Amino acid sequence: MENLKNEEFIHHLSYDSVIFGFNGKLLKILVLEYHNTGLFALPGGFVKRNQSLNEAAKEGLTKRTGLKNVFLEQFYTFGEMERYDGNAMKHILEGNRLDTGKNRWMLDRFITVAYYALINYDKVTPVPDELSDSINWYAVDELPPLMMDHKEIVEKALEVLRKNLDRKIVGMNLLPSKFTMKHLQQVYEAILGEDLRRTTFQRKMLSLNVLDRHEKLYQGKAHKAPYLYSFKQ
Amino acid sequence: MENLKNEEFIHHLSYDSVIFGFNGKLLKILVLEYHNTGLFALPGGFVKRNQSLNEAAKEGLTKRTGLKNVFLEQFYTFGEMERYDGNAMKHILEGNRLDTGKNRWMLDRFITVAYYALINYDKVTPVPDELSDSINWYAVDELPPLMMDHKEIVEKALEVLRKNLDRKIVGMNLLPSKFTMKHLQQVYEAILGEDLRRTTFQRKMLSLNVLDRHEKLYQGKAHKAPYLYSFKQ
DNA sequence: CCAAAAGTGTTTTAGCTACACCCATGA
DNA sequence: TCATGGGTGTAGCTAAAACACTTTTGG
Repeated sequence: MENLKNEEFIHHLSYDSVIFGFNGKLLKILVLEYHNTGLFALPGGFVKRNQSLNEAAKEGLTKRTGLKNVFLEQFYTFGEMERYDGNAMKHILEGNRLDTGKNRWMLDRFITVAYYALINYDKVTPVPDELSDSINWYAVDELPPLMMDHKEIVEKALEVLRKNLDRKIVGMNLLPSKFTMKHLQQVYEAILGEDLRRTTFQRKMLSLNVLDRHEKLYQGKAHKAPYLYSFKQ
Repeated sequence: MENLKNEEFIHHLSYDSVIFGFNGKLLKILVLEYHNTGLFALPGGFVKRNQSLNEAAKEGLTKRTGLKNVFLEQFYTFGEMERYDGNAMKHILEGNRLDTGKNRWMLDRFITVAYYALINYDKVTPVPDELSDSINWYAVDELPPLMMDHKEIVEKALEVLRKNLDRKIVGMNLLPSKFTMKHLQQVYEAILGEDLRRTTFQRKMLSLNVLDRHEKLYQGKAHKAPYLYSFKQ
């Protein structure tokens, strides 16, 4: 636990990440479970004194997923007094048999900068952090009870993601490099939580002129094989 | 300067506000000039240990403008290492004859949560803070050289404001309670930095069904008198 | 009665939806 | 050849844009 030394981090400030993945059916996020506590939380961490905020979040994401150069964006900074729960953190430290004296700064109030990431579900083997014994994918509408205000953070992340859907090419990060139109539509439907019209969706996507069409995907099914697409450049 | 006591504030964390106003022609923001330094900066401040982040920003806005209940929204948290400039802050403290020993925490690196506000230009008598000898309106495209990364913060604020223009009823906060369609259009044009079509704009605004029409405004000019409008409820 | 600005009716255009039809595929 | 899912043409609808015309005002 030497990397949690008092001096190394900026106090009172943390980051938390809502890491989205798509398993082909459901939109999921990564959730940690802390040792011996039954507490679930978003993956997060602290900012080193000589490290930029965005770098810290990026580094944290890489540690948990092994992925680099993925879509990661800040979306809100949570700083309410109500989010402070010293007992929860004490519980976590004790569950890890850490000295609550030396690590007192971790029991203080924290303001947290929240990020969301979009990653390729299949390319990831999630790695728990030092304080946790597991990290797992959970469908966004079947989350375990999350500690402090983490549920609220997830909800805000979803809201921002939905709001940005029409501006950003979101599928790029959640899908493998080649995918069918149906896959792409499923991602959109999972994010929006509603069904979309097949023909309308296809035409809208094609009209954006951001997709390259490739060979067809033969699935061994008794129907027309769909084209594979990828995002341009 | 007792309200800058070491113990009272969370270290390494600040907020800065881009406070927009509209003088009838130009989109402007409030800029501070620090005592004896020639340094210009956005109005900002620190977060008390027992105060929520949003409350701190709201309180700071009220202090500088006297206004309560105005539109104020967080839009990004700036945490790059490059934004840290201990010399600038030292310069400011010295310009105010403050002990750089006791106030050493203010020379540290800061991560700042940026807000933007929309206020009614005519209802404000801006008040400088303790470290500044003036606070003034500057047109967004005629800003003085701002310290550290404050120019970048203003640019991001403008970007966010433009992106949100179609979703929020922005004019509500920047105009007096009654205004003509032309005034409203001028606000939009000032924010977007481009001209809009008169007829299209009028119809779009009316179709939103958020305006009440009132009496006409006689300006003593040789042309048809425009209606005055206000935002509903 | 003129010029300028404001308001609105009408036409044109573009995008979306619904529906249909055809195509490709493997059983 | 049948059932199934995929791709696209077309007709209809709606909202936005472009254009033009009328109205109001003070000189």
